[in-house]
Amino acid sequence: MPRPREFDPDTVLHQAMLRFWERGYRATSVEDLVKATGVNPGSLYGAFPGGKHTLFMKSLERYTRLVVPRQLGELDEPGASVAELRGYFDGLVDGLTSPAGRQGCLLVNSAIENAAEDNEVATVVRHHFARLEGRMTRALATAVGRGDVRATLDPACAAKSLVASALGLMVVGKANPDRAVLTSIVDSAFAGLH
Amino acid sequence: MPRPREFDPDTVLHQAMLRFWERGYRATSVEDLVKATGVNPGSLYGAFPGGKHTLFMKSLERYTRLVVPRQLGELDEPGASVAELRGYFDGLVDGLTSPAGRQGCLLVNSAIENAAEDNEVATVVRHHFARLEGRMTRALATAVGRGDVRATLDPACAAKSLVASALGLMVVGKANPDRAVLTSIVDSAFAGLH
DNA sequence: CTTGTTTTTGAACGGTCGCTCATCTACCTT
DNA sequence: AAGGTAGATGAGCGACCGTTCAAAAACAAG
Repeated sequence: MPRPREFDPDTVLHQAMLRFWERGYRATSVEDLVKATGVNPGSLYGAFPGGKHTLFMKSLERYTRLVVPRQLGELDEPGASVAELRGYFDGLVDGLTSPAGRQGCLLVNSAIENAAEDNEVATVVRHHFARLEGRMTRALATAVGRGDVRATLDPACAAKSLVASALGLMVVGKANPDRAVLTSIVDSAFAGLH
Repeated sequence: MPRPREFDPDTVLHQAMLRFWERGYRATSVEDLVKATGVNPGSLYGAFPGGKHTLFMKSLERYTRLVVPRQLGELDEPGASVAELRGYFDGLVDGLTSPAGRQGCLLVNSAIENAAEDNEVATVVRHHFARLEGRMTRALATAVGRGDVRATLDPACAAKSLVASALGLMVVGKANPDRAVLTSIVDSAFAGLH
């Protein structure tokens, strides 16, 4: 009966996510989203009731589902050890220093911009940080078992510290996207593991 | 000859700084500043040519001159060691978990919100991070000399790691202002020093 | 007191914000 | 082919944005 939708909501959402990632929530206007997606305001609000805020929350969700696993890479797999952990950090540095990746991490950006005044955002961000800590803890436990790090290392404790380092890395990267600087931070964070 | 100014520009700037600190640059409107300072737009632009952006840059400067030294506390003094370093981190946790301090750190917030698209901001932020690293390096060198930490510790290396941890701490604090969580992060960051 | 200089005042500017809705259009069903 | 339904369109809503400016006011100098 009805007229079918002419655009793919997933594609539209993806474009919106890229915009929020690059510029932040407040700095991204609905007009920006309209231009980026090629979908008129009316259709946008038809497909995403709740408007800009809904689009943003769905962008966060899409980010955790699509981008985060790619960032985690092999660290997401059960057998991961220090090498995969280091690979994750090196990936962050690559991202922050590449022209296309200066936007940093959408979840870190949102933690700073929105979490204090938007509980929904804070919840998503907390889950992400917990997930990250979980993966790191597992990798470090594997590493201790394999002798890849010193035997006295407490995986849970070191993971907490490394999560903080990763987040700090993305803060520094925003102001100073210099490979040497960022790499030396990663090296320093890993120095304590041996 | 001229009519004297009826308000103290420093007081006005301080109020503006508090607003930017609490809500960020974009989320703070000129009308907010007018209400917070009790100074009309015309007078505000008269005293601070360049308007909102000038007020923001001067707020950053005031923050580094007034708030940062208070945060650093004894860490700013030449004789500081691990105790003072730990004191700095404990102060951060106190701030992030107190109702009045959930705004985090203005410089970290600005790094995320503005540094990528505003080189002036990026420069101020970089200077702050460098200053922080310098103080930490000095304290750790003192600590190594005194035997307060393990003798094999590289002060410069550990300082880089701790700066990242401090910044990460403020990111986590925005989404999760929970004392137990934040303290465990600080404990973990310090575990590597012994 | 008069004059000259600067500040204060707040209305108002053009622009942009997020969002809505009347209208038109295209499709599916019968 | 006709009718019914839902999407597409984009002008335009009221609110707010950062900023300006003409007028009024307050002081210092003469």
